[in-house]
Amino acid sequence: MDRVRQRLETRRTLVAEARTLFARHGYAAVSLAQIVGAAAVTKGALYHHFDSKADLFHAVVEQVQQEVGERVSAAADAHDDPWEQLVAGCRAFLAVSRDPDVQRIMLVDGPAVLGWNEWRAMDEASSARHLTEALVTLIETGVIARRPVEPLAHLLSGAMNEAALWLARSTDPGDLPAVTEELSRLLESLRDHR
Amino acid sequence: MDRVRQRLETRRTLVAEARTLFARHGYAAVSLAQIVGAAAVTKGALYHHFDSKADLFHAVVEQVQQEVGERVSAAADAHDDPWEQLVAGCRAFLAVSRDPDVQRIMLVDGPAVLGWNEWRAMDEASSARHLTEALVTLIETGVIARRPVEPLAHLLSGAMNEAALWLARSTDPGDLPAVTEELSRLLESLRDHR
DNA sequence: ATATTCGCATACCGTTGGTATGTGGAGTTA
DNA sequence: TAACTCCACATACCAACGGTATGCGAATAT
Repeated sequence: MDRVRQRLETRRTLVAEARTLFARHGYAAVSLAQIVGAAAVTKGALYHHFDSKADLFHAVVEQVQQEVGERVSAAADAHDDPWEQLVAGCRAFLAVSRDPDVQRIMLVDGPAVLGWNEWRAMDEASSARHLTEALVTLIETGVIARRPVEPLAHLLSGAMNEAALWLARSTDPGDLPAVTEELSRLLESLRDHR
Repeated sequence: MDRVRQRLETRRTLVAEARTLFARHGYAAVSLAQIVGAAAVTKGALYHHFDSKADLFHAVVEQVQQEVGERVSAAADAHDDPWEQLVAGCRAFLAVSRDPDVQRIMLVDGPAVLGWNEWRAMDEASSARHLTEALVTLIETGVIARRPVEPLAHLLSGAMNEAALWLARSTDPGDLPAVTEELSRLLESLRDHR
């Protein structure tokens, strides 16, 4: 078979199998033997593609975050009004973050394994960036009052991350609309009521 | 020496040394050999007091969270007005959470090592409980509008956790007041303006 | 047709968390 | 106070883990 195609295929399989295992059992509880077993290759193949177990995990996180970012921006782009884009993006984030893969990999293990600095940089590059951009647009169009964007973006981002984790454990189906409602109120409070 | 006193002393030393090492290098990067070396005991002693490395970490997290909880409630108790208690408690949390020990142990490694469910339960029992109680009081006294407390508490708790982590990396000394300001605005928006 | 590359397999190593067992001295009993 | 008990801890050991060094065979280049 074509070598370059084979190479990509092996890497793709490793990332995919690692993702399901990491999501199901957590980073620390998954051994490289399990991963290469599920991918039907050997450790030699793994270390040919990745520098370490953490490096493989990095690739998995990158994939998950990219998916989340795409979903969020897709939901936002479905609207024209900047304000509705923000609200839709936030709700889309809450919805997609209920996926167990996203939960464990991106929100729980991510910061601990990769370190908070690197995790934050990756998050910024994918999903959190949309939040910042939306806030900037809203300020420039005068919808919300001019204020420092970064602190606000971090507060909102953290709020949604925690809410997503809580929602995943929640048994009450009314919790999702309740969180959405409260989040909407918080966002609403940002509007410039002059 | 008294046996029961010796026992407590050994345990205390183990937790203290583990705490500094976990805070400095992170849970995964610290070996039991390092911990028992710093505590001047052997692994036999460690496993006499704790079931596993994660169990020792659990004890460390418990200690850190208890300290945070005490600081937060102390700051809140310095005020009489329930509203000022909430604001003071939140600001105290942001202040105490800038400690690197708190950062790495409680916010980054905690959820990953202990699992999010257990971590959330511990957090609820220590610091987050104060937030929930404060919100309930404010609702009952009519200061803020009646609404579901739990979703709101999680949103605010997550916002502050993320803000604390960001502040610790921030170089701009103006970021702390900026975050405090934005947080205050969000809290202010909860007030019942009827 | 031969040489070279490279994607991956095989074999191996040091360290790790965890366990089973030994031991010495404080605490109790006669 | 001598003998016995108990327990806090030390010692010795293990399987499994992440990581590395090397070998090999098929696809590509010459």
